[in-house]
Amino acid sequence: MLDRQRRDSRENDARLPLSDDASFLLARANALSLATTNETLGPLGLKARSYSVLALAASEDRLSQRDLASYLRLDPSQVVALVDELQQRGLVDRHANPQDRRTNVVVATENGVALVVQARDTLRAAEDTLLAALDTTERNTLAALLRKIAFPQ
Amino acid sequence: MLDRQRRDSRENDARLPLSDDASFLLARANALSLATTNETLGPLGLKARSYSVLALAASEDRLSQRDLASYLRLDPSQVVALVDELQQRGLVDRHANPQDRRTNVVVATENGVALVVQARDTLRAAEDTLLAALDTTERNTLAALLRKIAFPQ
DNA sequence: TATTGTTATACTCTATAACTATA
DNA sequence: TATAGTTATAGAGTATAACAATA
Repeated sequence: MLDRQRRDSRENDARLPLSDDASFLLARANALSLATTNETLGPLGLKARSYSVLALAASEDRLSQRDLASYLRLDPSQVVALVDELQQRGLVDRHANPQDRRTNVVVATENGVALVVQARDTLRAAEDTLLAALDTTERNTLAALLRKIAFPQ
Repeated sequence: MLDRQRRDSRENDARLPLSDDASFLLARANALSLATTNETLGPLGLKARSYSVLALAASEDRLSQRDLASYLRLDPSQVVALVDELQQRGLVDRHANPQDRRTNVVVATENGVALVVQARDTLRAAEDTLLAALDTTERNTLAALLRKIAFPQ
């Protein structure tokens, strides 16, 4: 084991193996991000998952559950449970789609939109903490690079 | 629901809500990364988790299970199970630490080191696919920015 | 008293297959 | 035949608390 002095100086920086590994860095950054996101959303009765669904339901686009699943990289069966819960709380509705009666369009209610707005504001503060070490230019660069990876082609 | 033409053109790009959200982009990029990492490591009998532990055990540093837990952001009890499995396969050993007899130093065996080397090589190819949209400079920039988030201070 | 490793347990998340209704 | 939503279920991952050994 590292003695205390060395451990304290190395545990939180990146000179160990793996630290050049984009996959590892993504995993660790995401773990930190997810933890603070869920903490932030807790008081509103939301988590990262349910917030994402609600945010997409509040968008202009009329997205089906299948659309939500592929965009959020979830199995369609998980989307069922998420939409169920949000619907029971009166935050979203399932609208019929005359063009294809197999599908449900998921749409945020007035209450749902209000909650998303509130959640988005508190998340901005949390994200500001997460990205504290980056200036504005770096934040934009990071988002652009991540977008290329998250949405290939 | 989006009609087919609009959906096909938007599902895989980033013009929907959330797409400016660093937390969401991190989550989606990490999901893609984790999926390909686990696929790549499957034939070697490893996953992202067990590979991480093995890679750290193969490093010069003599890390305790507690060190592994905090570096990988895992609960110490999860590290027990991971080390158990790797030890049963003869890939790592738990060494006694005379300076603090409460701790186990986790060290890769000769076989463990050989497997890590093999895994690292196949992972390089996988990471190359994940980061296909980025040139070398962008890859270095991304790693540097992620490191600042993953290891604050 | 505090910390390391461990065990047990419950909870959440994830992956899979099968079913129905519609296309 | 193929797809959207749904249900059920099993497996993986995560979080928590408690305990013995050691500091």
